[in-house]
Amino acid sequence: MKVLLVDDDPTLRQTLGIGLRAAGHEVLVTADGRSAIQAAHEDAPDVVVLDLGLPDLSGLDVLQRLRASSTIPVVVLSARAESTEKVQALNLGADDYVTKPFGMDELLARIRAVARRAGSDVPVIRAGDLVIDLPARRVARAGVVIRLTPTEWGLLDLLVRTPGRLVSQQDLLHQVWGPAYGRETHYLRVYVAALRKKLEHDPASPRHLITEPGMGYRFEP
Amino acid sequence: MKVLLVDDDPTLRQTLGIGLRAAGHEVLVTADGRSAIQAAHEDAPDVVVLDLGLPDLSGLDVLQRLRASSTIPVVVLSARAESTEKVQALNLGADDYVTKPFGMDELLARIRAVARRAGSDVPVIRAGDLVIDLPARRVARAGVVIRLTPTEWGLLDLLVRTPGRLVSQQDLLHQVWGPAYGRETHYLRVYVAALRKKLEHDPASPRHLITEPGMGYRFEP
DNA sequence: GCCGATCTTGACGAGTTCCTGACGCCGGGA
DNA sequence: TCCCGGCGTCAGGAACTCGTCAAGATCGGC
Repeated sequence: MKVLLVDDDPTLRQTLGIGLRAAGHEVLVTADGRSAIQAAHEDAPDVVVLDLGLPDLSGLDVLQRLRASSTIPVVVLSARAESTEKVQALNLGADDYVTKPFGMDELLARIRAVARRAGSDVPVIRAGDLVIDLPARRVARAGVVIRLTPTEWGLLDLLVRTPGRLVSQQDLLHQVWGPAYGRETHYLRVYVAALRKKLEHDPASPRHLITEPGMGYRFEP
Repeated sequence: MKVLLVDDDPTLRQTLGIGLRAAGHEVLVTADGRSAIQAAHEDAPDVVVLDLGLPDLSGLDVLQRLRASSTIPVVVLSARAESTEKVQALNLGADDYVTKPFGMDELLARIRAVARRAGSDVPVIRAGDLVIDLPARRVARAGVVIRLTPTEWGLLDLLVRTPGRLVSQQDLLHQVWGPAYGRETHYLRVYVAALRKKLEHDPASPRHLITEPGMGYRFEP
């Protein structure tokens, strides 16, 4: 597994690097946030191990920027056990949070757990000539990337996560628009229409985004 | 899996929510008992995680009301390890009881266990060449998907949930059309006929949707 | 503060679903 | 034999749902 290690402390960098390699991982190392973000994009690691408290950007900043453009699993290291920082980190999308001091065993276990979860999803769905990459938030039809608005994504995401299964109108409204919405089925009609226009060959007779009258919608692979 | 999280502590709500989402669950959150009960009905979660000690209703009350109308698995969280409360909760129908402080891993494991137990109930029913997938809202006969209207679904759903057992006309009317309906047995005749037409080989001599004259109907697998 | 993209809202036609009444069949009892 | 209650069937019209288009409101970036 390819691990990107981001830490400004040379000693720790070395220690962790050795431990990770000993466990059979391929290790990339950077010492600051800027190069970390760059490396995360260019080298496509499987996991990022991120130490908070870097020289140029705060670790939380790095995390935020990472999350803005990718869903690579991130394990955060920190010297503080404070709950606020921990919650902040998890809020920004960290997948796990490890407090120093920690044993190499623990870190390895967390990395394994986090990577397993990320891999076990259903990252890319193929349906006909559609390719839907949920983590990357990309859809392509016949190789051409299609732009979706945030709401369109919310809807498609929800439907695609349970292929072939009906999702009720209420569920869709609650999840995409919020718990206060439950009767505004009009929204669904408008946005399903928009999705069909972008994704279906013949929006008038859809093959993937199927209506179940009176009940909801389903995504058919 | 869809998890309904009921907790009045915002911090805990956030932390648990993140943990649950990280584990791949879809998370619905409510902060009080009233909305919890509502959400449990409207959103049909797979599991409810219920913290005792809510502002408006006691957690045990919520549990009781939930159980009055549904069999959704419930995992109870509590700060107390007292045996009496634990026994009370389990008596009221809680499926598991977790004492604070607990690890995310533990909670996830319990949720999984509880949902597995409940899920082994009636996910997909096979009867002859019929395949009825209740959660996905799909029926197929001899491999061909059959479209049902919402009312037809309501009826079939109810009958199929207790295979081989008689369901009275009143029960059917109450559950599908509402508590105000009880004498309109005509509806049943029309819709049972429609179901037979779609599901039975020979609608005139049904093998699955059986009439019990004067009593009700029965689904025979 | 402006401009473009996105989201909301309204109106209407087409199609489906639901309700309702009428009728026929069957078996049991008078 | 006739009557009667319960069930199955059919068909028409009312009511609802969905898809569509377009115009206004709102949001966000520059």
